[in-house]
Amino acid sequence: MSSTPQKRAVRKSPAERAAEITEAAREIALEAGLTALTLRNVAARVGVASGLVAHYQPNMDALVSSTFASIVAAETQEVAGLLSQRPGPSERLALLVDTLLDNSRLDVTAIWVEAWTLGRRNETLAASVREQMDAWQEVFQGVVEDGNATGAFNVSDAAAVAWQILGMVDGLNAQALVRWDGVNDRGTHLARAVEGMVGAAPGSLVATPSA
Amino acid sequence: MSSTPQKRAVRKSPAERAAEITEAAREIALEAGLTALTLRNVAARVGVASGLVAHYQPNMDALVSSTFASIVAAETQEVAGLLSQRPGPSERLALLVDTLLDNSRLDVTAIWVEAWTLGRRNETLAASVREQMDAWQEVFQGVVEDGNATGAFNVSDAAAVAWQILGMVDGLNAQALVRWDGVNDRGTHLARAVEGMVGAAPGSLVATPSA
DNA sequence: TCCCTTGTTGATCATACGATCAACAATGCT
DNA sequence: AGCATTGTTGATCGTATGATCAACAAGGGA
Repeated sequence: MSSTPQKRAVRKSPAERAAEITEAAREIALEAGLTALTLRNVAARVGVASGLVAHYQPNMDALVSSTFASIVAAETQEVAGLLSQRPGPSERLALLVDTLLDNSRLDVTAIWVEAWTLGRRNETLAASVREQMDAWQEVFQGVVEDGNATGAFNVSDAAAVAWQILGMVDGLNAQALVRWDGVNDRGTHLARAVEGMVGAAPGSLVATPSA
Repeated sequence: MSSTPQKRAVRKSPAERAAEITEAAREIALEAGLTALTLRNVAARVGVASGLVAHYQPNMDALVSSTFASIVAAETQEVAGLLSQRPGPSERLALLVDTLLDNSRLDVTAIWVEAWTLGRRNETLAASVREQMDAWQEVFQGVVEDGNATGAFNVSDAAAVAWQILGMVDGLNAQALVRWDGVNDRGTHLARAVEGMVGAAPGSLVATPSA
């Protein structure tokens, strides 16, 4: 019956241990939120004394901030990767909207929402949040500008419209966090809204089934 | 030099004291967020011992929840009141969108965002959040349905579209909380997006200057 | 005036947090 | 084998939280 006798943790290289800690932090954040990132919580998951976590991090604010950045940046890059496989701006924007509303990333959404609030008392995190929002906005702006060049869209201020679409997506996802029922065809409705904003032909942003 | 000598608080009727406490909670929440609603914090603002606050509340989760509901419901009713003064659905929807994006209610937005996260660990609050979201959705749905009847809009699922607009507004407000710069004409862009969703004539939702 | 009702106090408990650091022990070099 | 390096421990401090409750005192009724 040696459940978790807590022997002494095996000695590891700093790089390896640091990786374990950041990975544990990532898992905890996705499961229970950034608020659950405490010294003792992370230490317990790694199987290590709390002091060791503190040893590898300047302070907890930094770990919260870097964990947020890590999780969110991974998502951005993943979706951006999917985008590049699509032929034109309309298809890309349709995929973007559709993918971000498929509810498969609610854990990440929860972290976004939490970060917006936590950033109020954690300046390091606030900086990360702004940085990651900029990254997302760039993705949207790129697609909008492509559409402008192609003639598929007609937008005078691509940057502003990109911010706008991002905000809408965030809001709808945050909503799904609390109220996931009662709303059907979110993708279709949002597509119609975005069509209105970018001046695309009605129906041109309805997600194509495949290919 | 009697800064705050903390004499004994004057004896008041339960109703009066309870009102003081909820009012203090309201002020604290608007200034520093729901997280700042602690026994000692509220007690200090009222000028009373911490135990008294506890005496008037079953627990802090309840105070947080009722404070959230109070603040948010007041906003809903205020805006709904403005709405009723407008002649038609288009004007009402335009006012709604414009008013909610005027950045004069960022403190309330901050509370919304915080509640979305806090509801994860405060079931009472979570229930309040759902309730207040429903209230907002009803306001939007009413306007959309009016527009459908008038012929100004053309929406098959008014409830879904109402949720959608609400989500967009929330998202854009949350965004303004973190990044208020770089985005111009939010109202105009959103109006265009909403026109697309409700099938209104382009430009029909641009906020009219006055009257 | 006495005294009982009741609003109020504030010390106290249990818990949780971040941070610190002297002591410990595993590892690899000489 | 001996030893210095360094990864690791865990007790400890200061702070903060919600909750509890015996003791206190203000006010009004008798």
